[in-house]
Amino acid sequence: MGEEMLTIGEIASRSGFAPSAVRFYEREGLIRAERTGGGQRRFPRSQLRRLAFIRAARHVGLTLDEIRSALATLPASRTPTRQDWTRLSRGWRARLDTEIEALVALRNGLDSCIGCGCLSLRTCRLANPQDSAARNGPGAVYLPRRLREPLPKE
Amino acid sequence: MGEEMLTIGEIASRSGFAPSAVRFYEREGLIRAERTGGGQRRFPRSQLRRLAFIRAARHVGLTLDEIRSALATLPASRTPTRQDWTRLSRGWRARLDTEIEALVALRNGLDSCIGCGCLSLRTCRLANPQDSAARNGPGAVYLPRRLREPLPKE
DNA sequence: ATAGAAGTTAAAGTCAACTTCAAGTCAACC
DNA sequence: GGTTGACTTGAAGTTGACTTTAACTTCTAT
Repeated sequence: MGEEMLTIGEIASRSGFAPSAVRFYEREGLIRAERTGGGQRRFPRSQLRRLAFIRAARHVGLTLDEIRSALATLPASRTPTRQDWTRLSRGWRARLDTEIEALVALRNGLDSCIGCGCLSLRTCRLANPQDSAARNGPGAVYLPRRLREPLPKE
Repeated sequence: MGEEMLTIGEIASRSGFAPSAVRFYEREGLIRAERTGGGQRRFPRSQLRRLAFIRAARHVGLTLDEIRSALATLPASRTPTRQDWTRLSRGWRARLDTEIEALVALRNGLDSCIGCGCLSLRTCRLANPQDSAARNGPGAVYLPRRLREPLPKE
């Protein structure tokens, strides 16, 4: 009569996370599991959706802390609706827009830099440390890290 | 009669890196220093330009390994010219373009995702683990990390 | 009843790019 | 020649998001 439950291996392969990651997320309070008499985890299907959210959020660049906070705003009393999930991901667009803008600005700066070949500490935006620390305007150009992420270690 | 040399404190403040970072870069072979009789570092001015290059390259998202490789292609026999530096930074543009493309694709995927609120493991690109691992085409959407970097700890 | 796959834990390891620490040395100036 | 600020080293610590390891237990199928 109980809801159908998933073992850690099942939920791992269905979500695409490594079992160790799933355990880690549980320890971190991002997902939850019940236990069998012998102490093994059994995951309600609802946790699959949380894992999907975690994956999507990680793709957008959120930290686990941010994801935890977002998940904490879901209603505890009822199953989250589509609207709940939609609300959580609404902020992502602005975040992506900001990152894209920053990258485009960086590329434009690079174009002029390649043209002049300067790399001078005084005149080149790319090389200028002051530009990094100070400035809030559109000149404040920071760069994302690497493009490729490892994620599940295929 | 010797070339004017900079102490580590001087080159650090002029380049905007912390002294510890400068030492680290020397250990890693990205820059070089001579030594006084007492063992303290003295940096030729030429190393300032290398540091400027390192800063710019980091801004674009290169790893230290990549930067080291790039610097290794500079001619050892003569002072690098502007063309040398320009050549090194030419590849960056493509890299930035790729990152921007990936981000735009991600944002577009997000738009449709927010619309449908799906987050389904089967249908949503953002949440789909297969999309991450497989696929090389324009669908292979990975995301950069956070926008802000610490760099010198202001 | 038993083999073997799959699960459990805490603790330690990984990676990148540095920073921090402790304990001591050097250089510059008065 | 003495003070003081800047410098030296190797080793360990930091951060985030996990993975790996070792030693052990449970579940499932036969």
